[in-house]
Amino acid sequence: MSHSVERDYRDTLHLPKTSFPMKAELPKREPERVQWWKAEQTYNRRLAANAGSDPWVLHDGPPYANGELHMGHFLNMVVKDIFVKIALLDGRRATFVPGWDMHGLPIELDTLKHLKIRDFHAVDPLELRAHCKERALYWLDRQRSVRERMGCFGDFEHPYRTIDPSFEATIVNALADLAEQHQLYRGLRSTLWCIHDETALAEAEIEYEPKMSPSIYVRFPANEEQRAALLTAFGVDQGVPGRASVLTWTTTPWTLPANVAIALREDATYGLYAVGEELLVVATLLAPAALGEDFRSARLLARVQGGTLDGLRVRHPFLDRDSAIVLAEYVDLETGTGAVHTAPGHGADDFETGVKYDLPILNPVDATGHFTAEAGPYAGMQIFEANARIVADLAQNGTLLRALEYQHSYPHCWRCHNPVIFRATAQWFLAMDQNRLRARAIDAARDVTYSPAWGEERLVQMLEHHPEWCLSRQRTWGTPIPALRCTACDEPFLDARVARLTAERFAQDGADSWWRDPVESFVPEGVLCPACGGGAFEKMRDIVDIWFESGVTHLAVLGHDGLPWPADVVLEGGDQYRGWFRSSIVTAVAIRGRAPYKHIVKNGWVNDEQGRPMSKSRGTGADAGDAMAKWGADVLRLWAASVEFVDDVRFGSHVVEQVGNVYRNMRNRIRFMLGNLDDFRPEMAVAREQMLPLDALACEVTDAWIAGVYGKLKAFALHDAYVAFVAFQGSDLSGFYLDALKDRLYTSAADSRQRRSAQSAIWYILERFLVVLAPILSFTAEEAWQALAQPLRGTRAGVFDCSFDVRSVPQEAGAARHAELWELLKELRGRIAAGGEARDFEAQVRVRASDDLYESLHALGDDLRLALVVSQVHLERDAGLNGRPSAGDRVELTISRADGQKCRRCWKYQALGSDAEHPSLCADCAAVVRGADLAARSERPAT
RNA sequence: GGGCCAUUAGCUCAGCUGGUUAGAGCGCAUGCUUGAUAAGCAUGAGGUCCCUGGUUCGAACCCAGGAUGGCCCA
Repeated sequence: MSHSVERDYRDTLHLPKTSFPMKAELPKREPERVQWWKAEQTYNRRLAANAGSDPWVLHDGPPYANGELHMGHFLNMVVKDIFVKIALLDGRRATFVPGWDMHGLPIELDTLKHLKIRDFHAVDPLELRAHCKERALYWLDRQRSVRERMGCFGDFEHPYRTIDPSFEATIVNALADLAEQHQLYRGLRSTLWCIHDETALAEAEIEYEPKMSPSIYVRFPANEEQRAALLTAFGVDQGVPGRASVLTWTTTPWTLPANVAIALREDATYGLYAVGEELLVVATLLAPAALGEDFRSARLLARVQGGTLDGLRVRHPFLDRDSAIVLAEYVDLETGTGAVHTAPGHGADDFETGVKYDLPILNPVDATGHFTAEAGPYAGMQIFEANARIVADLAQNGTLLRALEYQHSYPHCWRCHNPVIFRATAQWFLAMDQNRLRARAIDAARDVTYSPAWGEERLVQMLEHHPEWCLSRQRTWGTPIPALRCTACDEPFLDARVARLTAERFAQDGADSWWRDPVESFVPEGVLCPACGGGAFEKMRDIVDIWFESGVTHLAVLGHDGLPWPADVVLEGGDQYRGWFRSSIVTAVAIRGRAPYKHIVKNGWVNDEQGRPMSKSRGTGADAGDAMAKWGADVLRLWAASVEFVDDVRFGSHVVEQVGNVYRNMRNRIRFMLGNLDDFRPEMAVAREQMLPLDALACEVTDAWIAGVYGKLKAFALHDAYVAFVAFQGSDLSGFYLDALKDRLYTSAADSRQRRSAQSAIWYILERFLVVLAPILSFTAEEAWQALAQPLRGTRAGVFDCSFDVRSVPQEAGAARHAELWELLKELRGRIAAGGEARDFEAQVRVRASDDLYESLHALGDDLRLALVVSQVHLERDAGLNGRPSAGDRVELTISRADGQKCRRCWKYQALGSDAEHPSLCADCAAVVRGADLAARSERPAT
């Protein structure tokens, strides 16, 4: 052994040592951890361990099984997962059953595109369905693996799927329930219709896009008799010369063949204008715009309120029939002429008016958008192509006043992006006001809690405006509506008994059986045509709206297999107030009489870094799988917690890099704690009462902190929890406690009380820190847990086998004093580190404290010096500081250079050379090096 | 065009029922450390609290109008 003063004592220190790497390499390690969790049955094991407790269920709103998952999905799915894990670690029976929405037009269209098939009528339905199923399952598998890659826990082996026979049976049983309650009816409706996809569309399947349309002003001429009535109504002398017309405006010339009326507004003023050789009726407010250049020369002969003209008639511009003048509230006075061309077969408002005035509902357009024979000269023409021809004909016969082009936003099919039309067809409807369904749904919505709170008004509003729900679709990829048509009288009907039997059949054989099996196998004994009493039927071929399918997931998933109904929480994007939140509550109230969830949490939209929507065309369409391959799931999970997920959030490389820095900080602090526990074992643990003062204080501070974070997690305040994490590990642990502890950890004898006490506290803190971190940083928390020595892990094989350890924090004055002391020490430490000539071990500090603080500081013993990270502390009582408001003001510091010389081993300044064999060491270090124990040191007063 | 939501430092966010010089973390700059080292510690700079009016002794906060962005619709 060398006795040289040059000896380096580094090898006698206990420096951190751990297998937990500084470099995370998340993209590489995380997929392995996913497999490990699966192999370990981590989720199932924890669920089983919680089996005795109350259930808590977050019900998964099903993503659509088509396309790749993006960061919007990531945010939604990860926040769900965080909620579920919080409940699991809180000991709740938190079953999570993920699900997928797998029927529907998008998949059918995608499949047809894939098969290069233009006309779906040309394919055998069963064959097409088989292809659709294959495709939907392909996407489910893909999305499932990405979702698992995120670190999400749940029953991914048995997700619910809307294509499962049992699910299809649930759908049909729901229809049976509704049929029994007379909640369903078949009605003629002016329905949004896609002529490309040949199906009715729901409101939710519409997107508004700019479209160029013709803008034409059309005369509806009065014949002699009608002219006389018109002039009388205006109070104008019959001798006034010129033919008379009502001027209308439209952007859809192709709907003119279906025109049966002109709607005016009752309270608007209409003028009779003499324009050149003719008389025109137009709203006075709109006359300047409608008449254009002619307005200057026009003479206003008379004016009346619209109501005066109600019931008059004029001629159709090119068909041999009249058009009635009617009144309607929706007539606006901002565009057009104030006289609205009305075709009840081609518009929702028009339809209402048609019903009100008992007008014929003409529908001269077939499913593919071609005119039928009813359209006379235009029969066979495609409607949009017919526009030009109609305009030309109007010009020809003199009814066209002016024709322009007009850019407006127009409804388009959400999938094929072609313009849609209104078309009157017979459809199955869910009656929103039958049995007071709407009102009851609103009442039910009032009993739900919402985050954010304004969600309540939003959902109620959506229910108030819920139109009659068109449930039928004329497509192939879906669940059949078990309706029959009497072969004798053509009467269509939906019988609950048929629906029940059909549900049974579907549960057995799947919905394909509807296409495959004879009608008899779906009709129980005794079912007869409600119209003619006939007993021979054919199956109808409509399928059910997929919003209805996803609207009954609560019936399919909850309320059995040990799951409660309703769900405790649902969490979806804000678009679902109109979508799934609404469809679910409507079916639930209709069938079960109350809301299917207790709490609606909404997550925001994920926009790019400029706050614009993500879009692939702009190159900011962030694919979730790609993002995880680049940054790792945990950094992105931390991002999800760092943003206010309830609001719209921004995502991009800058934001991720920022949170990546925070991640690295946390990871290193965990690594440091792990490194200092390398040689620590449970049997070496020092009980809290036996710990050195600073360690006991740190544990107490941790208890209070855990209690606070627990409250934030339980309240789903993830961002608040994130801030708490960052502050605690940065300012309390790394910046203060752990930094101060290094002296004891490194230089004290391995088995000394000083060191074991410190390690005991670190173990206590780390364990709790990892557990509260686990719902968010699942991968890293687990990795750290596995890096702990096995005896420390004990029976808890994984971090998800742990539970939150929430201790009731004593409320008495003592606890507050301890918290205050902790903050004071941090502040004093900062004051010393901040400046002056001497700092750290080069410094000694004279501490003058008020009476109360003197007692607290004195009780710390040598830990006061440790906490301040200096070589010597001289503590004095100074009554002159008593009574100052803040603790910081009741302490004054005088910093100067430390006495003595720098010990070669512990770097503190002290008297050296007491041990002749180690002349460059202080007495403590010399003793440690000699293997002696130093139990006495901490008992020394701090003076 | 309508309803709802958001707007505080470069970024992510705090700012309770209006009350002295608006805070934190990250980033940035500077210094220290080199026994957490592709780490650690400290200090500092950085804000017309979206704008314009109003209420008030006093407004980031309350009221009105507007701007920008988002969601849902027409």
